[in-house]
Amino acid sequence: MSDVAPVDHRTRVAAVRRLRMRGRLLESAMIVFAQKGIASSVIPDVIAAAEVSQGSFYNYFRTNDDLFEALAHELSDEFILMIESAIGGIEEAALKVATGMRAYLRMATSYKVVGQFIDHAGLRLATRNSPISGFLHRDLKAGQQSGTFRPMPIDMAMDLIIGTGLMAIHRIVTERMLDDYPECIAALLLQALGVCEAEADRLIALPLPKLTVPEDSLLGRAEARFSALGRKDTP
Amino acid sequence: MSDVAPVDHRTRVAAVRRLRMRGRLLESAMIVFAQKGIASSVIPDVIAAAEVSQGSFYNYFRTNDDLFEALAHELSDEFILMIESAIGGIEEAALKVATGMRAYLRMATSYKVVGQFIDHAGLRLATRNSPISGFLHRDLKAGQQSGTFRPMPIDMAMDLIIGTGLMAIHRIVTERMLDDYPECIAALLLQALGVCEAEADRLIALPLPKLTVPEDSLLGRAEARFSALGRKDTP
Amino acid sequence: MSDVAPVDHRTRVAAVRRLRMRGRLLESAMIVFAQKGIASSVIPDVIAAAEVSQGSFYNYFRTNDDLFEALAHELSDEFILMIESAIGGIEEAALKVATGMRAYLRMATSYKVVGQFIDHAGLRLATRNSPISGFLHRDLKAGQQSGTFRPMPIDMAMDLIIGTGLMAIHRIVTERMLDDYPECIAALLLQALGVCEAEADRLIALPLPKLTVPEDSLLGRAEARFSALGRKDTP
Amino acid sequence: MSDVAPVDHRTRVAAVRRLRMRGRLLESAMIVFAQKGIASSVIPDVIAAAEVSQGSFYNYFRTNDDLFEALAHELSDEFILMIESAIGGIEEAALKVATGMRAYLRMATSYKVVGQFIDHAGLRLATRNSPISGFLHRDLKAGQQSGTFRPMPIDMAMDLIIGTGLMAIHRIVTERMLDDYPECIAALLLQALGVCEAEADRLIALPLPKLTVPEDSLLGRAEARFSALGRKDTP
DNA sequence: CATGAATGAGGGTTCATTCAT
DNA sequence: CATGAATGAACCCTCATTCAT
Repeated sequence: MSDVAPVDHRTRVAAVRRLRMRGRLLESAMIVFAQKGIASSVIPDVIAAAEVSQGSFYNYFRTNDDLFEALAHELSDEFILMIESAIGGIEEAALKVATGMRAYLRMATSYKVVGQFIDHAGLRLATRNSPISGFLHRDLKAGQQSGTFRPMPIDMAMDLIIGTGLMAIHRIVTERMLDDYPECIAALLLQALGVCEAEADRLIALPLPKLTVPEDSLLGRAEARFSALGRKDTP
Repeated sequence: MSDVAPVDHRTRVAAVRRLRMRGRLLESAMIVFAQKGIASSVIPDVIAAAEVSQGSFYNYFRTNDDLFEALAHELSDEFILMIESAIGGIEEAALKVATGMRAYLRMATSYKVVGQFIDHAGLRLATRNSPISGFLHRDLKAGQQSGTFRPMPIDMAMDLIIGTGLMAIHRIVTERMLDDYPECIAALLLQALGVCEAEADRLIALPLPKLTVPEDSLLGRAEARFSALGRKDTP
Repeated sequence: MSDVAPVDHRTRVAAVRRLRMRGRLLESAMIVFAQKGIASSVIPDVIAAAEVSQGSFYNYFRTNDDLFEALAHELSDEFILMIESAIGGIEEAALKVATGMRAYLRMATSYKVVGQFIDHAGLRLATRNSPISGFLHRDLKAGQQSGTFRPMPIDMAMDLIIGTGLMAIHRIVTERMLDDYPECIAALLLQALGVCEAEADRLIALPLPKLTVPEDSLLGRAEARFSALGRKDTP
Repeated sequence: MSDVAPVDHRTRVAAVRRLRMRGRLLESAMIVFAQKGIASSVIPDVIAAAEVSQGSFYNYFRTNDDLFEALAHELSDEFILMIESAIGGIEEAALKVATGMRAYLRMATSYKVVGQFIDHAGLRLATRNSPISGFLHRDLKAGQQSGTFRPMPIDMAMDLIIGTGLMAIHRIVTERMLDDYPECIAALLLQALGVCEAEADRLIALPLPKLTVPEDSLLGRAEARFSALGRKDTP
């Protein structure tokens, strides 16, 4: 209608394209990180996986680290959404922690990209101020105050949980574990926190809310492409 | 004084020199891995640190990974010797595990190279068939059979301990922890294994056998050079 | 109020906008050339300095050289206007040459963009058929015919003057020269042309007509922005 | 004879090879700078001209500028040797300056590489502390003290001479000048310094010592290859 | 005409590896 | 075996240029 309309329109279209491109790159980056690890030179592979020109890549990310940071951030957001949606309604701290850990490990089990990515990223994801740590911290504190968990320094409880969690994902990714491995780990951790065995067994036996990754999320698209790859590799 | 004597002598001298050279390269590799991580290109730095020609390097190691494997193997041997010498005389499984973990974390605290190297290597050191796992496995089993530890799958107990141990080293290296952090972690792990709090507290309060790194060991030489570097950097 | 009026109007407005845009780009180019030299890649900086999109740039100039040529041409025009306005009323050839050189060097002294641009462009500005050479040629010839200047090939006299002039600007830009440096150079050149010392000293002591750069000229706007930049850099 | 002999030998051989390689690169650099100027990306061309791998280049020089500096330094040395050998025996300052300038311009005339290189390098060669400036400074001072040259600030005399010299080389390289152009320029400069016309004409008429570039010098080899190129281009 | 995302050629640099001495 | 010059593949990154909107 007015003179500015086309400008607005152009701006919007451009912004949408930018977001799509960025998403495509992040997707590809996740796949490549999962395959090759976060160490080596990843940019050429990401470019190839995204079927994009070199120049385009540098319109969005500048370095390997920059890419990794962006991806970690984005993933963290999606992860929190998913896990919180699984444990958000739960009142009891112990159940929250157990269910959260089970959800976390189940995700890494069913979504290979996720598992391999976390395995490769390892301690680089274990920054104390990551948002996921925040939730854990909160739940541990609540559990201690209610007397469910034995008193202990919360930071150390977090080291225990996060360390064991990463190790568990490593196992899941590199070996073939039993189906109830996530539940066993969760039970073990509950007991480490002071919950008695019977109660721990009861809490991990409760049904796990279904975790679904939205198909148009970063994670969903990455997993779809990743598992397609696997099928191609071994036809 | 026959003709073969000098040949033997020469051969022996050559073998000694080979070993010394190899040692120098491994030392340097450890320092470089501790500084730069195991990801990046490391060979030029190792060559520089060892003050050796490029060509010589390839007489001993062929790839980055080859170097890392050799180093991990060598270190593992020295580590086992040291930790076993610290806990070899102990009878009781719980005390063995606690003391082993304390020794492990203390090493990473006082020997910066060790800590940083382990932190960077991360899960790559956590292979289930590593010799150090063997000892741990043995002690855990003993503890369970004697009823000291609660029954649980030993593999999972190991995930718990190794995962938490790596996480703890990460904390030690990247943050400044309290002096009794190793003891707290050890106590926490004992409780996770089923030892009651009072007993755990008692076990970790026992004096820790002195851990000394032989000056002419790989670890000893690497640490000496590494700390000398630090002093040069901030004079 | 016919139908064509608005079309004309639109056309005119568009033409004005085109000129303004072109001016903005040339301004920015001058600043960037002054800062970075004419060698390196300049287009991204010009685009940034002009706050214009990449695409727009190519609606006005096609290559680095194209831009430089256009700028040199435009500047040459403004320069001639200014210097001629300073020496236009002068009759005597020696005074014309001396005053022209003084004006030229003074400009490069007070207007940093100009000085730095000329310094960077160097011999690329010294084409024998540049319009400024024309004036110089004319004045030298007149001076020789009137017997003020010693007979000598005019081309060589021009080499002498232009070469020395560029060298002098280089000094002015890269070192901090005395205030009367332009006058000294002018006197030196007069003597080189055959004027006696006393006369040379007299001619360069005469007051220099004020040189003012119109605020809305290419040069004026460039200098304004350039000096503003300098102030921002060292606040 | 002894054990160290082979090591010494190897060292010596390696050093010789290094020097030869460096020479080859500098030669090629000179040719490329002469052809393409010092502005643009030159390293790939130098590599091609030297028929050397990319990696090798970086074993000797790091950046464009590094290469240019090294070349300018090396050339300066050779130049000084040649020009001083031409004017070393001369007592009189005016003759020294005139002969030096003639030699300089003749060199640029007969050796195309030299001329084009200087033309492209332009003011970048005109640093006041270059060794060649030192000689000029010395001769100008001597000439003033002996009363041959009119008193004037020596720095300005140098600006005059160097500026005019660079301009003259620009003419020589870009246009086809008369054979006695170097002499005319020299005479002009002498007069500018205060020498009377008759004396100037006498001084520049004296025979010029023959300037020969040693065949195995940087300059000699570069010129040989450069002129060979020219013959190939226009067969 | 203005915009700015996309492109790909090409320059700059590092590094693992080889090989003559 | 030690040495270190030479190599070329591969990576990192920038820039001129195009083109759909």
